[in-house]
Amino acid sequence: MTRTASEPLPPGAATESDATRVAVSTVIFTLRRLPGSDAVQVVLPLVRRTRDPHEGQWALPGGWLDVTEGLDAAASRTLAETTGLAPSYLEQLYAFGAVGRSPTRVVSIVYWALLRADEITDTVENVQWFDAAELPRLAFDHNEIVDYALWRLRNKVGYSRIAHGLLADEFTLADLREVYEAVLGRRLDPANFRRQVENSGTLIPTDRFRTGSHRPARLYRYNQDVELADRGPLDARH
Amino acid sequence: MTRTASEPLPPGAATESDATRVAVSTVIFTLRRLPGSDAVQVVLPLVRRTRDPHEGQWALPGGWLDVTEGLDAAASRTLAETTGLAPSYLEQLYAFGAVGRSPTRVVSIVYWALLRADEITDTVENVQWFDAAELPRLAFDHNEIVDYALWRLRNKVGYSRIAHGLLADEFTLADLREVYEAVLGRRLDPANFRRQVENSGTLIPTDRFRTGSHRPARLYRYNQDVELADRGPLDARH
DNA sequence: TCAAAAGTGTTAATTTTACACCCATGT
DNA sequence: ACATGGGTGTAAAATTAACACTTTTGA
Repeated sequence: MTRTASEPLPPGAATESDATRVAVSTVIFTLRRLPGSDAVQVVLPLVRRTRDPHEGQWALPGGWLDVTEGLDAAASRTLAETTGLAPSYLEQLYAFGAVGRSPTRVVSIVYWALLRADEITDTVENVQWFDAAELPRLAFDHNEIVDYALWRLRNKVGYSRIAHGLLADEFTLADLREVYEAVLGRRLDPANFRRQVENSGTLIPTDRFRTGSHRPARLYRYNQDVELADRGPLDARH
Repeated sequence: MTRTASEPLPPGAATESDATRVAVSTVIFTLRRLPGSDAVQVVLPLVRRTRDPHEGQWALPGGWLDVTEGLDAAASRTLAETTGLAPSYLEQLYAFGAVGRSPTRVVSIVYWALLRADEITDTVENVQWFDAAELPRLAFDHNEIVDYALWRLRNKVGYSRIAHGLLADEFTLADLREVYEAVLGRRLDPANFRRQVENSGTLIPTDRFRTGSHRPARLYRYNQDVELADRGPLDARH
């Protein structure tokens, strides 16, 4: 495929020969309950690199941007190709473009995603899940990227109903509180949590209950009228 | 300059031939007091395009990413080259990469900047200041980009001390309140505003006063210990 | 001395936080 | 019957919001 340079070159412009390669990567978060314990932790899938640079190290799933697709589409495609996952929540995180972050010049558009409990499927070979709190040394600058994505997640959980992106359709208030506790890393008062979320108008109570342990807990659904969170400039916002 | 492709190509990778061109643009905000009135408005500089596509239309200042510079540096350089301005506050906004946003495939890393009153200098030919609330039809998708930047500014003014990025070193509480009022588009109670900002610990009172109108107003400075705002993943955050 | 902005005081309304206590179910 | 998590009630504490009032200057 040849490219025609029909867009003008401003002063100091680059020429066609030094165009930069654009990669797209995604930090995918989900929750996992530890088998023995009742603790829930934030986990994410990483892909083992099979070539240099950083062969053998773990890296974020991703790939190169294709000329025929938008950035969001590239993120969905590359994470599906490398992990087999299809998260329902996907949002752009940041563009990383320091000169020395890779042996060759690469600008990475990084996304972050949330996987609901029911969206967790078997992943491709070479993919492994890691506790977000205890990551090994990753390839490139991916440790800093994950740290930033975690910071965004913790931040956003405070002012949007993004936590719902980690739960199945129906859930109890304890399920939801557990998500907040895992993400924020601290316990929340069940009574106050209930009132806050009830007053927020984001939940619709069903007439179904989850039974099994002790007193049955009412199941809730999302209120589809309320947006999960602002996902960037593409939303209507006015 | 030739490039060696030493980074491996993941499954579905792009080849060197369809590398995407990367542009960097910046939305620069500052405040302007209307001569006759006491109203303050948010204004931004735009550059008239001298070539196709969109020749004659107004566009955000920007240019092509150079292989030898990081994204932040590219934003500083291109906005200086196209406008002559050097804002003190600069933060990445979003990466735009829809396929049809330009005749040729361009991924734009967009920054937004705040210009302090004392940083406003004479600008280059072809640059004109516009009221952010009444923009003409801009080139490419730049109208949506400015809308998003404005939303970010209004949002961020609520939870960070970013408003200081629009003021000179020393300022009165009325100056600061005026910034908030211009950005948020509504009046604030002077008494409550004073207390909130005093309790936030972000201001240091000087022993100087601004005289001239009525009762002299104390001048304040920034508390340099407190960060203006989180500017992205590059800050220390833990 | 008067208008106007600077700055202080006070109180009501709202939200947050802490925690006591009742309810319903499986074991 | 009882332990446990589900769910309600209540009140102190902190924050926000509204507005009356005093102070200090230039004109």
